[in-house]
Amino acid sequence: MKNGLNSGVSAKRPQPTLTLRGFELFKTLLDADEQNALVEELRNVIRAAPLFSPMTPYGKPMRVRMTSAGKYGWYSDRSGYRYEPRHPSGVPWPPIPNAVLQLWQTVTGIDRLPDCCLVNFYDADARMGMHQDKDEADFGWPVVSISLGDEGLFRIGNATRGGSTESLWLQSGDVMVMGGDARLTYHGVDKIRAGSSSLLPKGGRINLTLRVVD
DNA sequence: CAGTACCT
DNA sequence: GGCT
Repeated sequence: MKNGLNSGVSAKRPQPTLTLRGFELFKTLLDADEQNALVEELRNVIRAAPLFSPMTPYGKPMRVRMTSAGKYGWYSDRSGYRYEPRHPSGVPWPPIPNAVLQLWQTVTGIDRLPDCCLVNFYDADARMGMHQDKDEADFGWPVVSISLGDEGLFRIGNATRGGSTESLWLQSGDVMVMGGDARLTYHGVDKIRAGSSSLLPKGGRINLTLRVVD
């Protein structure tokens, strides 16, 4: 078998619905039951490691509320962006739910499992400015992003700030893989479409981001 | 004064 | 580009 790829068992990897600037989108990869099951798992994660709004290095808290699961959690404060082995409360991050790890395997076909599942919760007014994912040790590993709940307008830019951008709406159950050239491409979330999904009783959007950290 | 996962 |  080719190094890093699955063989045997359920080795069939889905085909991306569409590829935009190297970002591979798997549209509605999760059906309604799978989405609901994932939300249930996330309730447990959030119970163990409550959502918080990290401070940015320049003194304003992020609008998105977040927590993590896995060996590391993404964290930010005045001294910068980094991964931490513990929630700000001092407890270790809870384990990454199995269904999430299986999804990573399905979509990447990579043997190595992610160290971090960042859980981002967007309320109707939350946005995420354009940024690169560059706090990891090895940019050779892909990043996987899972959308749940309300639709979000995702914007894709370039390897450096500025220049033209392209946007697409991400819907509940969509999965995106950012690998290769797209791994360091600037991206962000401009808008949440309130009321566009009934998955979360109180509305909002959850994005799970899976990363190999070290 | 460089950085910039924020804000307008 | 402010602001830190």
